[in-house]
Amino acid sequence: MNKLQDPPWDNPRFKNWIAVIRAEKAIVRELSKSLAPLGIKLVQLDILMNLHRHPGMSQHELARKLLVGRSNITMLLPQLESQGLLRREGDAKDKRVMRLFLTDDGEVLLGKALAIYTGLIDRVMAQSTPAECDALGEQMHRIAEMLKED
Amino acid sequence: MNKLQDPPWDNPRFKNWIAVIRAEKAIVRELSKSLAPLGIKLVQLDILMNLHRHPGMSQHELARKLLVGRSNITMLLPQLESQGLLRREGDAKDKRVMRLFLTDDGEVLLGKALAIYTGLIDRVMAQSTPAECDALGEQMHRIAEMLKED
DNA sequence: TGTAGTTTGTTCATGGTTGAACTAATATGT
DNA sequence: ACATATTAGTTCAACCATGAACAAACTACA
Repeated sequence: MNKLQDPPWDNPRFKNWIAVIRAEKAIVRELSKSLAPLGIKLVQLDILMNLHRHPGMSQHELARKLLVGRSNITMLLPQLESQGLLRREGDAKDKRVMRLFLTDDGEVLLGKALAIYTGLIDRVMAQSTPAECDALGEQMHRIAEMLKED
Repeated sequence: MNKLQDPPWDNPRFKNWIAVIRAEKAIVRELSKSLAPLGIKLVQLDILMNLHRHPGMSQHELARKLLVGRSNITMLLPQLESQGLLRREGDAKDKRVMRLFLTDDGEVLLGKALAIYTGLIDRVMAQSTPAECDALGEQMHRIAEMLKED
């Protein structure tokens, strides 16, 4: 019981997973650097992306999508709001919820940021065939589904 | 220039990458929860793993491997040291560097933690064939290589 | 030597993230 | 209707990670 009887470095699944972690970290690092000139961080881009796809999201829904605490959203929004990238409207039916929308400026900035983002992803994925890339996406999707909470 | 002329959600590479992010976040979340009973966090497990494979590593080398700031290592080590999981020895030749080694307790705890880790990875990867899984690892490895800094 | 430059690890101020406690609004059950 | 439970968002204190500034130790080259 004192020894590592089954070293996981010989486990192909484990080794491959470590590669995923490394690649993900590297890309996040690189992307953060490329995004800095636009004055936004990764979380903020995530918010803009989600609001573009789902206008009128509530803060709670947004937090769940981003896998982030509600309080984090509360802290993050004022920055984006004061930059004029999004606006908050109280829901008519339920006075507790705040509905979130991108402004035109927000859409424009999102466009620029996505150009950078997709550029990077295209670059790193270019070494894989489309079929490989899709298989990758499939596997990851299954994993996310499997671990989806409640 | 005001519209998103090429919505990246139609870009397969981009979509697949988003799936990677989601899966990675979900696994890290799940793993952190499973590791809590052992009293260690993910970074700390990372440290133990690296010291097991490379006994005598310096703090600088460790920081580079973990893609983390040197100061972070300085802050992290005392916790692990006071838990008796590792020990630090001044290098004989170069009085600046600290050589790091796992203690026996560290090895034991690492074994338990890795059992949890590999269990989770085996579980989520079980839905993929070994060939798919290896292809995944290959792609990720290429990406990490491509973005490796200096 | 000796002087300038580099490297290792530490300290510290800063900013980011979290979860628990809280308020206000709504839903549920009798 | 009325009490109880749930939910949305906010506040706050605690924890983490980071990078700049620093001291000590080493290197290089004249």
